[in-house]
Amino acid sequence: MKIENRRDEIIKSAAILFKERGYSAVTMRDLAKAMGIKAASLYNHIQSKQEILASIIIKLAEKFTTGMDTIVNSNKNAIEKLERIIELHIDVTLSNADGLASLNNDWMHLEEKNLQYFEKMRVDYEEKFRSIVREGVAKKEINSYNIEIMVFSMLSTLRTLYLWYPKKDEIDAEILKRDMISVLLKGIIPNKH
Amino acid sequence: MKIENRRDEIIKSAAILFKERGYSAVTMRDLAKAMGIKAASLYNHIQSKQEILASIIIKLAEKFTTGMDTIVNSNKNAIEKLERIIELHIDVTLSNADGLASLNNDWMHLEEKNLQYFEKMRVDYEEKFRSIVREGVAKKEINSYNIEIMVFSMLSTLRTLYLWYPKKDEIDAEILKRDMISVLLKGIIPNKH
DNA sequence: CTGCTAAACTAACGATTGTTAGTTTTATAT
DNA sequence: ATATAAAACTAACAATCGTTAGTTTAGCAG
Repeated sequence: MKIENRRDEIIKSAAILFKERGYSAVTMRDLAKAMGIKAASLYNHIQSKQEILASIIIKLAEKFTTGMDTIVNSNKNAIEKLERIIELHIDVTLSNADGLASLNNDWMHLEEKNLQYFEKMRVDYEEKFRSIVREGVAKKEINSYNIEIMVFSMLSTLRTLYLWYPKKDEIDAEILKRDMISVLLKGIIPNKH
Repeated sequence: MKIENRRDEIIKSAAILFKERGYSAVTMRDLAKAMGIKAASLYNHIQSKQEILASIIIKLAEKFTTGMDTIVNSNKNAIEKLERIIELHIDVTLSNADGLASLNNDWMHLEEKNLQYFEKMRVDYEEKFRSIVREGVAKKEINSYNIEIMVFSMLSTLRTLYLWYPKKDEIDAEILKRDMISVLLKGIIPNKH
């Protein structure tokens, strides 16, 4: 399947351009130029511009979904689960920072079917996140601040990791995980007096 | 200047569409339809699509810049300054949630001159934010985690407030401020044993 | 009622969009 | 050396883009 290699190169290249300018502002001629070929040649490998976007976003969304399911089904307390979620986001960000830009900013340009599929995954993901926090509050592992504020505070940071982490490659991945866990979680864990 | 009223309506309408689909995916005909007029009629009030984008973004960026300057020049310690920054973001979000989408996602579509102006404001804003955190660490008001991680963790949450706050209008603005300050800051403030 | 101006309209422009059709080049296996 | 298939090419399409020119309508001042 050598065809898959070239296809992957196109998708990788597209993800970079989509990150810089957004899906709608990137033309097939832009993408072709970045690959060193003509726009028409792209169609030997992909079926449409839309297919490229879907391939980028759906693959990543499924990674988050399966990652979250593993965490939900583990025998951990709420705080440990949140630590695993932080690690999940850092790992996915390190493996595909470019694609995450599309997932965050261009998901609304997915066509009907993939859009519905994506939106369901996103809603489910957020609800599982919310449930973990609720469970933690119920068991007094977590302060009883407004649930939405806690969830979206953490989620906002994790979702935009891709924006700034690549710039700061002096930060080791393990330090990132450790400090991120402290910064994101200590604010919601009850103080010991 | 009645012309300004209609112009403001167009910009307000554009901000909503830009938030939903992004600058590049919104056509002048889309915007006109939302206003109940024809595309050509828009040009009686604005000079170009680009001007609309610049008007949305620059105005907000300047609000953040002047807000930050006031905080920097105040006689407060680092934690109090961070609290003021959180309030600044919440206030701006409440007053113009739609425009913040453009500021966050479509700034790269600004033309040369406004792009440079915006980027300078953004870099300066981040540097002032960073300085406050650094000052707090030096005076032991703040834990010495990695500075970048603390800054961007807070900034990511504050910058994406516009995405979810409008959906949760059951949250009172004062509760939002209080809980947001707790969630964002307790994680970086040293524990008392 | 008349004249003026703001703000809408119709029609069209040149450029660019995603994509298709048909052809040529390149590389590999026999 | 020849056949085959992958992957590039040229050329062009119909649709849509931001914008302009010129015209008509609506509301208000005298």
